[in-house]
Amino acid sequence: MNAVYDPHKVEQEAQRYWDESESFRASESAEGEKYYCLAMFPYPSGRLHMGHVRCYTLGDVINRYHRLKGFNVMQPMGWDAFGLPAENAAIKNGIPPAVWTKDNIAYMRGQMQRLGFGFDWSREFATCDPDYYRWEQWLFLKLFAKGMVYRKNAVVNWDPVDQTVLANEQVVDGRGWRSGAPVERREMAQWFLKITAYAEELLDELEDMDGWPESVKNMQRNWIGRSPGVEVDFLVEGHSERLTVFTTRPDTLMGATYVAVAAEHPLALAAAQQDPNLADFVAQCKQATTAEADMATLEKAGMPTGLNARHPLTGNLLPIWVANFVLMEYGSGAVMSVPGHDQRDWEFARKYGIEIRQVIEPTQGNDCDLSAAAYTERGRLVNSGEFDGLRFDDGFDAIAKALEAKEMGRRVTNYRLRDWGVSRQRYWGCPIPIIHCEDCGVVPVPDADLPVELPTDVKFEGVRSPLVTMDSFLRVPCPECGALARRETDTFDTFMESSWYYTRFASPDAQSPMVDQRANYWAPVDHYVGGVEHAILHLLYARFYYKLMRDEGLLSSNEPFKRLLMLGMVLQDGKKMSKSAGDAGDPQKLLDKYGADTVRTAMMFAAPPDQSFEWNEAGLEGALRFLKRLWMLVQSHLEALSADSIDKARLSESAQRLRRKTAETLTKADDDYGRRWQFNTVVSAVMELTNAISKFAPRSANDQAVVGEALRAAVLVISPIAPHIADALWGQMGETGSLVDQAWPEIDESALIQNVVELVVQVNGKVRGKIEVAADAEKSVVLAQARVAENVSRFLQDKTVRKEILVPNKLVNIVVS
RNA sequence: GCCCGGGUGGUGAAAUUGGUAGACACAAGGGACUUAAAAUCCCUCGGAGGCAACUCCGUGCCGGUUCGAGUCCGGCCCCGGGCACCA
Repeated sequence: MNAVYDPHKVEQEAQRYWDESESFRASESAEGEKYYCLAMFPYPSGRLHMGHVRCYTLGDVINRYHRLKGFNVMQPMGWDAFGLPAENAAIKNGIPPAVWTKDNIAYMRGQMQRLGFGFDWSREFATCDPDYYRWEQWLFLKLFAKGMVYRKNAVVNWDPVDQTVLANEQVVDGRGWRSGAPVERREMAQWFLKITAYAEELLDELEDMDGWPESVKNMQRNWIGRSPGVEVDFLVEGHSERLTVFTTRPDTLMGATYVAVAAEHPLALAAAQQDPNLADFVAQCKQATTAEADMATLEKAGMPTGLNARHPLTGNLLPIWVANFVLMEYGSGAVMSVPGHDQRDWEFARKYGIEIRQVIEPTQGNDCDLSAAAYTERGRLVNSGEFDGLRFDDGFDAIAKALEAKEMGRRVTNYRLRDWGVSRQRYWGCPIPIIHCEDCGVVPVPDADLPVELPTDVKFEGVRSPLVTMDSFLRVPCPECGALARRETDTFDTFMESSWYYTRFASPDAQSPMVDQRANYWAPVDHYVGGVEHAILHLLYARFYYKLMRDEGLLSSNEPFKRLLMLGMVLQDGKKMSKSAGDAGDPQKLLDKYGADTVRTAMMFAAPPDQSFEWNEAGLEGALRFLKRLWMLVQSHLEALSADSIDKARLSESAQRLRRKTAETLTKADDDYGRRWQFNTVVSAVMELTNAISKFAPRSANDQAVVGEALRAAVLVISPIAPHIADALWGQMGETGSLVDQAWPEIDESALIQNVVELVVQVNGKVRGKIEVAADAEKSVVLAQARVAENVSRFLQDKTVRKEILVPNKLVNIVVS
């Protein structure tokens, strides 16, 4: 008898057993259907926070549940090790990023082990390992050869004082976080991956992804933003180049009264050379960040260029304006403006006194007052010459045709999605395997020279990447002509590493190529768990990358993640926990005080997975109390557990009730674990079961056997959440074999049968009483009983019954007047 | 600004397909045990009235559909996430 629950002893013993018997080592040849269970790997920021604890506990619950259900489960863990915080730490403390990262990994790995997560550590890697990132370079060069990679100018946040590129996060109120200098938009040559070439597939496949939440699929749909429309060409007076704009509303073309271009647009730059005021305005537009949210909330401003564009159908001249809300990155960096039928154009036109022309009228009684607002609904064309009277679809077609006939436009499908800029002007990332030669231009690093290793013995002087001044890295002979050339110093966006790590886990030691056939055994990931903050970028890039690998012949399926569990955030002072917000929410002292099982149980009990919540420690005492109660309950029934099997024919009524509770708990837990992915209610179901066991007073050997059945169920059901205590209790209950190798029990359906059910009786929708009826009673019998039930009959006096509704096993509603 | 979520007792939440609102816990209050404390156990616990039986009100706000709405529809308010260089 172990009178006192000692979590530290129990947890150490269980972890030692799992470790020694390699309980969580996954093999392709093991029995059972494969189940790849993955929680998003962490950035090694230093210490785990409660957001990590939640994510990995949820992953581990799914892992352990599926093991009980007989699957061959693989749950790996690794490190998303490149990124900005390591550089910031290096700048601040002088610790090289490689050292800082390695230390953090060691510490966080220890914390994960302390939490008892059933990971297959034999597959662990960090993305900063050259063995890992060399394959990223390899694939990049394959894509380069295929034309899936290209180079073009793109704007970045430039800190003019620190002479460096800033991440959006490093821009605070339009100023550099270290220098405090106003940030400028600056163009730079950058590498891009053609994700837009896969836009259609990325969009269409969402239809069939039943295992993903509707909200995430919607976010991705909106992000990709497919819009069918028309490209319209405008001839520019005095220029040979045409100005091309995209519109989803060609039906409003006759209402265009001006054209607007981005401040970075060549026409704007050309015009600015003639006009100092315009040059000032263009310069002013550069005093802004690259963040779309900032652009969207900016006060709309513009200035005429003095140039005019010829309307392709009317031949009228339209003034060309520079506007601060037109983005060079999106489309052609120019838009046609129809103030009558676009709210933003309307506001701009009102501000600058540009003509507002109505060319659409409502088809049914809607208000249309262009002096108050733009009319943006679809309607009937007016003031549009030969197109008058047409509705949206016909107007769209007719104007598209007219443009096509004049070779001044064409139908196109545009996407909001932009190509993926993968260059970063940073040190702590995967080097881009390119060499710049004065004679040969851009030259890929030969396969034999991969990986291009990132030098790790670096000193940060100031805030710029050490690579740009490091001759040993920089100076390299051109692979084509042998002349002295310059190595690319940009590194990859860290989303590159996280876009394929889950395939590498399947064959972490593959020597060539990046994954081997084991990837097609484990992939796709069956259950992917992670924070909702990754709903768009990471998940979209990963889907894209998976298709790139498929088209390279490395993978045979189309989508990387079958089922997706999007976690709500663990908030701290109402905001998401992050590295930059500090290390609050460190679980270490909680682990020391309460043990892993209590922390895990409290976390699971706190809220359903998809809900965000503010973490507080109040729940820990309750979780510990529950585990202690469960422990004591088993201790007090140890003899009962060796009792004979249950004689179903001779059960007392209370024993029958307890058996039903046991069966109900197993049914509910199975549903919550397997279908609903809601684990807080599993905890409460087990709490209810243990409460029922406590209240039950066994009077016979048969009763004892019923208690034994209930206790075994309680321990097994809670085991994915609190695995250590469950393991210990399982052993104490005289069961052979470790709990992690057990099978989920068959449910005794006969225990669930109820002869008598309680129904609620409502009168006009208000609860007035309750009745007990035989489960198989006729409707007429139930209704008759309901009408005469205590407290019900008085609400029926002097009333006429209009309707009687019976919901089987639930309620009766009598409608009277 | 745009896209996606969320809002239920003092607190975390439950209510799975439109069918008993508040399960299960935390906190609080009262009691038992104890020399005392801790631990444990028992009771009360949305608001108002009655101080019982019971009744009325109540799921962010306003309106609608329905025999019946926390759940569905329309409009609003507030909070969180994402917006392409935080990961």
